Amino acid sequence: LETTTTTIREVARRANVSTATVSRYLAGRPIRNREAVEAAIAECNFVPRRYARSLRLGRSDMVGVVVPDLTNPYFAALMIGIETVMKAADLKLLWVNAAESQTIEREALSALLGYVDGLIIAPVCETDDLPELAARTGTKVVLVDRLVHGSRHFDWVTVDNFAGSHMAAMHLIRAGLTNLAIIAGPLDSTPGRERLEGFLSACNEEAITVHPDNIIIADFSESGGYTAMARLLLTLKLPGAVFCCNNLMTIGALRCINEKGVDIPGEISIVGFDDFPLADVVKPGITVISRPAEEQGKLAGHLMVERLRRGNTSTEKRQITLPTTLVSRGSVRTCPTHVSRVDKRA
Amino acid sequence: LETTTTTIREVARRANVSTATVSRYLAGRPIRNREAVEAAIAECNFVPRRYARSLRLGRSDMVGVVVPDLTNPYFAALMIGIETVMKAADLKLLWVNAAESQTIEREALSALLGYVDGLIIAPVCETDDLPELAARTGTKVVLVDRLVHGSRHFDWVTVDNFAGSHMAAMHLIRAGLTNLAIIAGPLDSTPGRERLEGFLSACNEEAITVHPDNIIIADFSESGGYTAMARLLLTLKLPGAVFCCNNLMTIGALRCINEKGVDIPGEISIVGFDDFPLADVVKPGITVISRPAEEQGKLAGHLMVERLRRGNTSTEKRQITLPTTLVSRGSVRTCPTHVSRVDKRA
DNA sequence: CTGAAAGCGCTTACAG
DNA sequence: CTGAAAGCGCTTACAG
Repeated sequence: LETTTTTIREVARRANVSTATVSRYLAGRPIRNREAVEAAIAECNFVPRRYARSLRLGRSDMVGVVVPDLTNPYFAALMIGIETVMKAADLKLLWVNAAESQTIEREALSALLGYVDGLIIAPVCETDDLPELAARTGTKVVLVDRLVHGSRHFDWVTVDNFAGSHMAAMHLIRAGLTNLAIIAGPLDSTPGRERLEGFLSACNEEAITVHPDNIIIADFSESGGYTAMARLLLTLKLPGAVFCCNNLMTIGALRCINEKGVDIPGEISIVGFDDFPLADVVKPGITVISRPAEEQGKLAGHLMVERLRRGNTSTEKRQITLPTTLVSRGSVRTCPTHVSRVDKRA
Repeated sequence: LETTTTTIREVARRANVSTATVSRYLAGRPIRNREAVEAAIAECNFVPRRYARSLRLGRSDMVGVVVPDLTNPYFAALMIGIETVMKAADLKLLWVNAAESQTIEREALSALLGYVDGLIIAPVCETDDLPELAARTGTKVVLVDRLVHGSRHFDWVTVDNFAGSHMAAMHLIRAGLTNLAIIAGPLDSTPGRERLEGFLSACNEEAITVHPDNIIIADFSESGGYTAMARLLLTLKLPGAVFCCNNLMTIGALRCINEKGVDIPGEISIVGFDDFPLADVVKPGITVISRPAEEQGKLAGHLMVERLRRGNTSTEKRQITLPTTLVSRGSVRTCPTHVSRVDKRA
């Protein structure tokens, strides 16, 4: 396997044409000596170096994507959506996993900065100033899933975390459950904050008090969900229901509940934010707040393509909020007293 | 937010030094007018364009990774491993999802070719010739998880699929189960082929015949596993046990079994290749053949770093095969007659 | 259609 | 330590 470094010049020499002609061939334009050029390219295994092109054109045709947790199936779906759109626009993707750490995210973003034309970011934290720094260097920025203070200056796609969590709480309350608990995410992140707010807001409207011990702030990780659930199970009065603010924490909570032999929904009901594989296969199936993750990724991709390809330089920002839906399975118990009340109505 | 395109030259002008000095500062070397340069950089939000650097240095410091299915948690773990190593070596990653399609993979790989110094590939199919084409252009290639014909010319990291599947079959046979079935992956992929071979080889050694109807070739997807399981459940004699050749197909099979109300392990036992989240939470827990996915990714990353950074130009290839382990949970029934036989021995 | 030539923004041997 | 200058491999207005 030879590894000679062949350039457009070498191809031109072999095909007896100028470098301009080879370049035109590569760009798909018609040339006279097409066959000779093709043969020369094949002969010396020529592949044009993209960075030379980038330098000439002043753009890299690459977009960076920074997500807080690559292993979360929600982000996997988001990535698929983004990738679909980017591929169609012939933009390359640079992925970075921030691992829910602002330090890692900061390093990653600044490392990416000189490489990409645009950046799709799900910021770990709302106080993050990196999106603004990036924008200031001329890099196009689209926020997805999570926002930052000053988000009004950016294109973004989110879901209605508040409404979704409000809906989750109402679902539990309407089922007649009491002594509600919540395993929340970091409150300095958009979904962490909004989901807690939506949940508490519904409780407040329905005149339901949530005991402070039943509000646990965790970290969106599976182990965080496990630990939080273990704490809830140690409280004097077992909560009647728990709302887990993301899928990984739901899985962690389930593992804990499973190990302690607590019965769902007999002893405790559970609703999770974000669907996950097997949510319908575990017994009972887990009721979740679902959202169109892949669609969300596609929209974020489209916003980026508009800025990069369609030359959308409008200062008017496009900001999209997608709705969530409740997927009812078997993890929420309907209390007898409540059932009868419903029955009488029917 | 200004988006002026500032260059090293503009910085040099502002700081009253030469571009060489600015470049040296950026490379971390000591310069006299450090403060002036820092101020100038901050003033005009300067970020060096990496492609100009790449052109000058003749390398992009980017590595492409092509995996057959980004949404598979196994590949997510693999990616985390690769990313960890690449970050430490200051190499950027370009991810591509081949979606188990050779067409998509081919396009992706050729699109990536001019961008990267190296390529880590889990080829969709063993007849793939893209790794060789890539290598011929001087791009460093490391194969991971899956191989191609001619793999002896490459560095690679795989797991012992044959031994793992052999172990799965032996586990079922030793439990006294009969009428075994297998949901296999595509036979033109390395894990698809090797896992079927390992399974059948164990059956053969133990003089167990697998009925042709009980060998179903699927596609490593969840829906493929579902459909395959549905077919197995329609056979005249329900299989005593089924071996699913990857985690997504196991999940699909579980969903099908669950819907049809068939009891695990009472009516059918199940073993899956590759662990997955919730495998220990579903009831019963699913017995799986597990492998060190993140470790595998790290090793693949290391091989690449050696080629790119340590200038390992040896034609001697490093080829690593990792072992698998059986994680026993509750999805395999031990037949009474067999138990007594074992008991007598003890 | 074609080729000669300039230039994209960096880095680095060179001379001081 | 410093600056002037060459050059990495492409693309494209320019003139023919």
